Amino acid sequence: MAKPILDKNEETRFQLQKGRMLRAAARCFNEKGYSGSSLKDVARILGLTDAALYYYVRNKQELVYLCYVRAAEVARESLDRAIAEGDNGLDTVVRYIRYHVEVMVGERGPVAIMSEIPSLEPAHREEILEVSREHGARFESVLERGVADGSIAPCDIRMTGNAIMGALNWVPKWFHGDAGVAEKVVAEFPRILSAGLRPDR
Amino acid sequence: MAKPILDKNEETRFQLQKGRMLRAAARCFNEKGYSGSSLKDVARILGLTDAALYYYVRNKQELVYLCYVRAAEVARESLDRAIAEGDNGLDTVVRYIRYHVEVMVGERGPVAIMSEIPSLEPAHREEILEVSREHGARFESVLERGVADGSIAPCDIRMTGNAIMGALNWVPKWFHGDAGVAEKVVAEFPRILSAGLRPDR
DNA sequence: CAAAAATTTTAATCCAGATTAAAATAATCG
DNA sequence: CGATTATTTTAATCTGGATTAAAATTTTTG
Repeated sequence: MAKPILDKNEETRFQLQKGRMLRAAARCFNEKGYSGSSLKDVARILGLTDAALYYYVRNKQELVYLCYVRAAEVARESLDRAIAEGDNGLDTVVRYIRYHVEVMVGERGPVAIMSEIPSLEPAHREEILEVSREHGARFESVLERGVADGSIAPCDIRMTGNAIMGALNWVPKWFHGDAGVAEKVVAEFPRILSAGLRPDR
Repeated sequence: MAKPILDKNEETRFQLQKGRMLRAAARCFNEKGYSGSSLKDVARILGLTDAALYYYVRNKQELVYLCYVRAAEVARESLDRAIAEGDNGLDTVVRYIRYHVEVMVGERGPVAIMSEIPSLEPAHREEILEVSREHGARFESVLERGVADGSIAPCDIRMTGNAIMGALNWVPKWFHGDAGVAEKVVAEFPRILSAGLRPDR
């Protein structure tokens, strides 16, 4: 057993609690909406007082912002992994869908739905929008690769991307932690959402 | 002055203005989020003062509620029409997708994304949830019909429904009135979202 | 263990935006 | 036309939840 020399490297209490807070906030925002979620609601989940959250975050907007940063990271990592492991365009798409869904319904979830980007403060808003744009562009380039390598039938890249992303982005809207449902969505979504891409018919 | 008073046309000035208000509100809520949209924002679009809105609506929650009622009507009518005209399950699904998208990107749009259901007052919330549930169930029964009549390959009905509805529900998130885009989404979405359902392969 | 640092709570304040009442204007009607 | 009704504005108030400062508590450190 390698002795954990990583004392300094392990997650600090602060980081842990902050992570918990972000997950609680994402859950609240997804289930009750942004305006419907008071900081007290978020704090209650953690067994804390609303004022305690200000130790971790400057204000409510920053809390939303950080939720969105997490959501963007999750999406990006899934796409990274899919691109690294995918054999061709279609395979990469299927993997991305699976990885992304897996994360959303799994341990690291819930992931916040980005419905309140415009109420972020300008700098944060621009950052999130830029990251989203980039993610969309990367996904579209995977679709293009698929068309180029013949694994995906020619199609309107933009619309196809919008359709797939929309279905994915909506998942947190109806998924609320049921393990049986989690299994199903991971099993079904990749096929359902990619079936329309196949050139063979 | 002597404006044509079309008594036969049931639509009163009041109803017209209220309709305009609901479309303005839907646009605001979709683009700026619920909390990001003040009544002043909505009123400005109409060239009115925020207080004027209270002539049409009891409060902000009721404004959201009415937006959602409109959204639900649009969805229901599209499905009604698809069911009436569809030859079989798959054809009905394709039609529903087309009709629903047509309406969302067309004249009657924008349609509000239902992200704030939980902050409605209880009676309204229950009503909207019930209507949504029913719509989902109706759509799923169309899918089931398709499986029964052989036009749709056997699949997980619930997940398939979630995927298609998610992609549809997300449309107002990225569609902001561009006519060229409107054409594309109407042309592409029905195929993209239904291709995965076909049994032949 | 005591002292310092980290975390949380208590108890206020603050404030943007919702809401309201009364007054003003515009439309319609007899 | 004037009178009545419909619509909008002006000018306030109201309010719930965000925010803050200081105090209390818990955790860490040496």
